Amino acid sequence: MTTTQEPLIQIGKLAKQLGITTRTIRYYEEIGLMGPSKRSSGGARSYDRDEVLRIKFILKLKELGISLKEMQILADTFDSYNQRFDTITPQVLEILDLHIGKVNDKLTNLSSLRDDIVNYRRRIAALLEEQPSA
Amino acid sequence: MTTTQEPLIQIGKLAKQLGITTRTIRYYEEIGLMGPSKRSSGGARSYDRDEVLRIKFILKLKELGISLKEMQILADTFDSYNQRFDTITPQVLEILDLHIGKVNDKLTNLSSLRDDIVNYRRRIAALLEEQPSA
DNA sequence: CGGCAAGTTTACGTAAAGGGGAAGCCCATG
DNA sequence: CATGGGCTTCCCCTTTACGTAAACTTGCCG
Ligand SMILES: [Zn+2]
Ligand SMILES: [Zn+2]
Ligand SMILES: [Zn+2]
Ligand SMILES: [Zn+2]
Repeated sequence: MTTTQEPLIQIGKLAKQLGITTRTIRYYEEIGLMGPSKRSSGGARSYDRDEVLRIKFILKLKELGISLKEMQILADTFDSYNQRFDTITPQVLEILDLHIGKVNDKLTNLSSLRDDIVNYRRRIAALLEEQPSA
Repeated sequence: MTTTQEPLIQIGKLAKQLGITTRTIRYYEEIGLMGPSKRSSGGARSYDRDEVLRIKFILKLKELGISLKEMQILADTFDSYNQRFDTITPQVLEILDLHIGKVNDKLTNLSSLRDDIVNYRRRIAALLEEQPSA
C-alpha cells in the first residue's frame, strides 16, 4: 500500500504486459492471493506498483512449481503475522528449500534414468553387432 | 509378451505390491498405456512379469514428472515402430533430455530466487540493526 | 445519439489423474 | 448352501488453474 498519488494501471494493460489474461488476475484476487484491488468510480480494477510486484512475485513462484495453495498458506501466515519481516521470510525459505530439494532429487533421478537407458541401448547395440542373426 | 508359462499376478496383489490402487492400473489400461491384459476364465485381469515391469516403468516416469499423455505418445511411436529398439530409444531420450533441461532450469531459478531472498533478508536485518528507530 | 472496446459479475466448462461407490459375477470355505 | 472376498463394469465426484460465454456497465469517439 503506497499512499502517494502514483500511476495506476488497468487490468487489461497489466495482463497484456505480464503475458497473462485478466481472468488470471481476477482469479488470484478471487482466491485471496491478491486482496481486493482499488476500483475506479465505474468499478474497474486498477493496480499500483506494489500490487504489480506482488503479481509478478506470484508468477515467479508459480513458474518455479509452487502451487497457488502453497502461496495462499504463505500469504495467510504473512497476514496473520502482520508483515513481520523476520517471521515471514523463514517460511518462504522453508517452502523454497523444500521445493529445491524436490527438484534436485528429480534432476538426479532423471539423469540416472537417462544413463540407464543410454547404457541399455549401448549393450543391445553391441549384441546386435556381434551376432547379426534372426 | 512372454509365451512360456510364467507366474501371473492378479490386479489386487499387484496394486498392493506397487503401492497404488487397482483403479490406477485399470486407468492405465483404459487410456491405452497398458494394452488389454490377459483375463482369467472369470474375467479377472492378470499380469506377467513384463507387464509388471511396464507398469513399474510408467510409475518411474510419472514420478519424474513425465505426464501420462507424453507416455502415450511414446507408447504410440513404440507400437507403430513395432518395437524396433533403435528407433524407440532416441524418442525416450529426447523426451527425457527435454525434461532434464526443464528441471535443471527450474533448479537454477529456484536457487537464485532463494539467494535473492536470503540477501534481501540480510539487507533488511542490517538496516534494522543500524537504526532501531520507529 | 449510436456504437464499440474494455470493464464487470455469475456461472458453467475443461483437462489430468485418478477416487469411490453401486450393482453384479466368480469362487473358495465353513 | 450361504457368505465373504475379490473381481468386473458403469458412472459420477474431486482438485487445480484457469477458459469461456452471457448479460450488463462505462468510457469515449465521431
Ligand atoms: Zn499500494
Ligand atoms: Zn509444493
Ligand atoms: Zn508377456
Ligand atoms: Zn513434459
